[in-house]
Amino acid sequence: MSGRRTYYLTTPIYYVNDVPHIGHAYTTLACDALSRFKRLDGFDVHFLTGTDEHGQKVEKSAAAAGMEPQSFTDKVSQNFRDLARTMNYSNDDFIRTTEPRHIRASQAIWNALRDNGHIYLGTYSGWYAVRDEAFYAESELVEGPSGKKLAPSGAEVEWVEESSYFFDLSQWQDRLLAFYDENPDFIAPPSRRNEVISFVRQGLQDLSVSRTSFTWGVSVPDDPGHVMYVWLDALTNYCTAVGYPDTDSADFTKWWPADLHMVGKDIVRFHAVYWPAFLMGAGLAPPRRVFAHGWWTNEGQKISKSVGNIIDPLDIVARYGIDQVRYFLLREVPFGNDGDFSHRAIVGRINGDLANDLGNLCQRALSMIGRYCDGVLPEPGPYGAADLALLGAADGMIDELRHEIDAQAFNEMLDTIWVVVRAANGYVDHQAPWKLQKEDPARLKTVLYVLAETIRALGIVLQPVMPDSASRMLDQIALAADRRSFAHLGRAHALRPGARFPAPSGIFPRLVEDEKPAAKAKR
RNA sequence: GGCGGGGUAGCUCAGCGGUAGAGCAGGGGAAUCAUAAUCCCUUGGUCGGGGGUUCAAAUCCCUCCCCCGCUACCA
Repeated sequence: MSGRRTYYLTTPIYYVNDVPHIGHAYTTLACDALSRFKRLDGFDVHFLTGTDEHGQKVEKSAAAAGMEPQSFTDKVSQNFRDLARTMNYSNDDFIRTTEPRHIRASQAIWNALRDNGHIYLGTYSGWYAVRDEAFYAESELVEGPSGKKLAPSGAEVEWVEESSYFFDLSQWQDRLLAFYDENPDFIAPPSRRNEVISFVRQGLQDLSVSRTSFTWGVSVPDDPGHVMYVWLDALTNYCTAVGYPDTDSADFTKWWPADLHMVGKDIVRFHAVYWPAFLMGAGLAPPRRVFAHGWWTNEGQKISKSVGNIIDPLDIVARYGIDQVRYFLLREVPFGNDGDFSHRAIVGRINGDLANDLGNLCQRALSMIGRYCDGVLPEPGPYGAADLALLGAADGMIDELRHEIDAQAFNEMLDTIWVVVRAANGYVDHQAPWKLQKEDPARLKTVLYVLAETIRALGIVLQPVMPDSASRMLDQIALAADRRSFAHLGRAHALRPGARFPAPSGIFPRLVEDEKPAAKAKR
């Protein structure tokens, strides 16, 4: 309401042991588009991503590579920073859980939880699979070929008994349920919310939050034989990055609680159950919202390491183009649902939506301004119904887009924009500027001006999803860099007639497949 | 098993009490400014099956069938 509006959003921190894949790219992309949207809409945004670098698996991988864990993570976390550059992410910070600021914050949150009586020392025992970094129930185990017990994943398990600190999660059931009840938008989409609530209703067990079986982690304060359990450490990054434990600091008071934690559907529980409990236990406010998106399949097949069909974001960006990939991922599937990445589908989007609809719209309109007006934006005459309808649609998109972005409905957002793209193409056909050029030069000017204005609106609202391409669109109508925010949408900031446009060039090329022999022969 | 989500045009999905919709794909036409792009018209569905409530149901209730998710400490 008053003063600046802020928006703090986060991706999960990615486990450095992983090679970046489309899932990582997707989560961060969604945050990036959201961040760019909010910035353009006048918000002060803090967009955080980073890497999770602790745990037994990292410790072992480092040892296997003959490296110290720290230098190992220095190396592999670079993969994720490279991904951020390739995907054109605009994150404001990149946090690593091995940074001193994070060690400090993690220990502080531990102390807060302990001081508030939520942590106690006990014993944890169970079947543990090192490879999975997970405990399994007896009932889940299967007999391996050599008589060894195996986890459902096939990993070998061993019986482990260790001293462990526990978080009193069992005490939080009612408070969590009340919290969900009071904050109906806390978990999205609704199907995930239902899952979480039913999970909590089943009753909660205390949570083991420390380990003694490895050392690569944050030491438990006053008991250095223990390291903090990976999730407590990891989740805390969201607070670390905004200044915790300095809760009175300008940063912390400005950004906390986070507006949105974007996560994959596999880790909702940690974010929607444990994390709010940890925070409330430490005397901190829970985040406002957790959105769990779906997963991608590859040409209809489930993606898995063993099948070897992992999609490398770098590959598809090299093949299709960065903005094409960004557009496809956000446009193709209702955000929250699973989606299928197929060559056929992305080519359809690239050629149908981008090249034919949007790219061609720009090209035809701008080349007419070039040809009929010597590249100078003409002065419009009085507007008629068709002009007002198109301008109204272009100027009016933003209200709808705001609702859609706040619901993380990226696909609907793009659909809303495309309604205007199609309307603009229809306007061109109906107005037939090529006829006006001969019959009604005054009217021609108005029509071309209206089209330039429509392109301006489209370019502005497309910046969050396709930053480079949208920027090129706006360059082609000579729009100054400081006139590209959402505040500039509408008649008040309309283009000034007389502006000289550069010669247009295609922004969204068609992706031409190799011609089939039959098609060749036909020609 | 329990809880939840879903089964609507060839495909992907929206609609969730008032005469079946969008995009793509298919068919026909117009136009020629443009990336052979665009625009207009159009084929196509007994809204998973059955029963019920209602003046009226894709939309509410019951039941059955099928698909998916969750059912604890794995990024």
